[in-house]
Amino acid sequence: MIVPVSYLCGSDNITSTFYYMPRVKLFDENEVLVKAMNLFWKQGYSATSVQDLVSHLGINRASIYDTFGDKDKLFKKSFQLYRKQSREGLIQFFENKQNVKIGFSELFKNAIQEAINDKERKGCFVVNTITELVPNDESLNEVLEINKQDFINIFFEYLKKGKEIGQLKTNQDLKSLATLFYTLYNGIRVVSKVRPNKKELTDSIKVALSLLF
Amino acid sequence: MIVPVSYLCGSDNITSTFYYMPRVKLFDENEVLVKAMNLFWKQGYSATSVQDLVSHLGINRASIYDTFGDKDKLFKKSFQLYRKQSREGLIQFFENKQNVKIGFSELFKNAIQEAINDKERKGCFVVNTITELVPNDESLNEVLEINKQDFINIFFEYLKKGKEIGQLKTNQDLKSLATLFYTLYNGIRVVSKVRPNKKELTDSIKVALSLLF
DNA sequence: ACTTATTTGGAACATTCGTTCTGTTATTTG
DNA sequence: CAAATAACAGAACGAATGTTCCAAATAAGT
Repeated sequence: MIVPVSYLCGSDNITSTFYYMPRVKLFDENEVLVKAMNLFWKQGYSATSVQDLVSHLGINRASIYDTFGDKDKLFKKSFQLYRKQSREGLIQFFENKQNVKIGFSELFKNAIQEAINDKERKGCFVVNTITELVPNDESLNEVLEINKQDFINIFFEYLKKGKEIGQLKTNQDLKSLATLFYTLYNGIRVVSKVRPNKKELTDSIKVALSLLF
Repeated sequence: MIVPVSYLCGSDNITSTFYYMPRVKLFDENEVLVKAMNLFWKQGYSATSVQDLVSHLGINRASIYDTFGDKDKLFKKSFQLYRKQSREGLIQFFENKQNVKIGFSELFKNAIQEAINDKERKGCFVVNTITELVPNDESLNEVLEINKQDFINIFFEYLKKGKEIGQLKTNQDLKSLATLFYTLYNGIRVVSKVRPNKKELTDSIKVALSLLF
């Protein structure tokens, strides 16, 4: 960062500016944020102490406060990053699928497989945050509501597009179907935290997907 | 509680017993446990301090420790009570319904209406506990797995009975359907914590219920 | 009245909490 | 070199954490 240094030149009251180059940041702020995100994701807000953060982020206690403010701000920034990543990930995910039915099928399968692979059993950061922090913080509530509508909308647009290009023939209301799939997706994130059974879960989502034809 | 007081009578080494009646408990242990359950349910484990419990349970700090052990034991006892209540509540709920489809329809509607009525936005204690405490505690994990299987089984038996008496004609695998409904039920508990929209949710479960015919 | 034991309020304990502060070290440009 | 400041280690803060302890008050039966 270039820091302008201004000073008064004698009695002329003229401001001149020249530049010093202070020490550059030794850590990547975004890398640190990713680490914070993973810790909050795994442990939740309350169960993550500042000492935990100091131990895991790899930067100094003071640097955390200098860079991110306080614990609350760091949490919200971490949460925002997660939302951004999962939102963009979802859109890209759908784009690469042959048709709507495969899209949703793979989405659910993916969630199940992720739960099985995840030895830390972190689940979904959004779900964890909803169940832990609603309704403590009104500003967070708003973010969560926006997030919900956002995802339901992505589901809805995907279904609508699928129907328009003839991949989908169902007469179900697509908005309701989107909400249903979003609700089911959240349910998978919860249920699959506890000893996920791949066959059991996969078979059950097949039943749900029979709604698409 | 009757306390037997034994003492040795002279050199005969004969044990005689008579009774003193100590002060009886002034508070109803179960009433206090219900209060603890509601507090843990609302705030979660980490965010509930012993001071919170002292303030809300109406009994002394020392009495909490004397009666329930420590915070961890009190939480688990509270959680057990919730499980018992919700399990028995569900069975009774299903028994009073005309047929399977109405049973599940009312169950989902009930969950939505509860979320809307609940100004504290407590959600579901089981869901909250899963997302907060998995995988910290292995013994809790076992309880949660048992709880899951238990509820899926209740759903399954209800569906099976419904099919046997001709209320249900679907050819879907009933075990998968039970798992799907359990997953969806958990999803509703999460989604409906954030500004629940009655029409949106009700319409979406109607789509799910179209699987029953 | 005496005995027994529960319940009480409140003090006390060592730890940990989130946060702030104080130096010291390190790095880059003028 | 000097100037500037990011990043550091670590102490320090008061408040809160979970837990234990103690003396006093209370209630019921002998």
